[in-house]
Amino acid sequence: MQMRLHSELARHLAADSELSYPDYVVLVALTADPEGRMRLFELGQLLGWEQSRVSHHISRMTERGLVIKQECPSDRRGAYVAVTDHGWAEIRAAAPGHVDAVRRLFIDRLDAHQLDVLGDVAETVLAALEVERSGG
Amino acid sequence: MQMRLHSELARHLAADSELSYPDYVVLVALTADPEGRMRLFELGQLLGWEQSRVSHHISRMTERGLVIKQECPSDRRGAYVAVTDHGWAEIRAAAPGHVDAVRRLFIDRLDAHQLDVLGDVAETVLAALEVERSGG
DNA sequence: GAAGATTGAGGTGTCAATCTTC
DNA sequence: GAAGATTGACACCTCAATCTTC
Repeated sequence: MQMRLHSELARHLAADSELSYPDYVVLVALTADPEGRMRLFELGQLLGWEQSRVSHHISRMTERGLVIKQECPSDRRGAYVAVTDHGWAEIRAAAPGHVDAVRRLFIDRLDAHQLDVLGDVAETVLAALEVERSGG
Repeated sequence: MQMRLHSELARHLAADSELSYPDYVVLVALTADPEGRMRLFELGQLLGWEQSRVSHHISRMTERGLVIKQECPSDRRGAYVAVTDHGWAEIRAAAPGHVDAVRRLFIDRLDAHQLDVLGDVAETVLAALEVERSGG
């Protein structure tokens, strides 16, 4: 189910914009930030992505003009990623349709109790994964 | 949650065998078949994979000696995929640890009611996806 | 023309190695 | 040495085009 829902949502995104699903979540994270920009490692932590994944993906998005990298004065190792005007335009084009599709295909199909149980399940399993990784 | 669980299960697979997650599901499907082989398009339907994905992946698995392609006498367009001895050895090495991890990280963490709700949710959302795709 | 399968190109994700700065 | 980031190689997935056989 998760796989098919995911493909369908990606299909809608592609129809409304030039964004892939990973592009979309990056732009949502950045545009939600008060400054509209973020360190690369912060973005990675927020999305649960590996360092190199973040780096590769931001490189591709930079080439397409969706985001731009900026130097970080306080830590010369690091860099900021900021949304460009083009990035804003794309996310504004994509967001309504995406939110709509999520409601139509997922949230609106479920009742309050089901959503509640889903939340608990996610919490429980994530906790189990934490234990596993920290050498449980 | 789904993403992190998936990565963790892939990690366990890699530790116990030389199989990726896609390799694993292919071998499970093939070894579950009474004949131990299947037409490519049947495998695709069973796994919900696109044609070219099946073709590409079976090519890679063939190169690594996990499966082998056989001609189909009754339909000269088509081909069978069959598990090799090496494929059997790998799946036997991987399966117990994988089943264990799924229980430890997922099934055993949830109670009967939660599993029940998950089943209903999956059914409901898949039905909504069906409607969407068939032009709802 | 439709169905089963292959191919090539291009985006995506992971791993290991590397580089610079802290 | 550790942290932030990059790179290159390779596996994976999708799309569109193609080929053969039905």
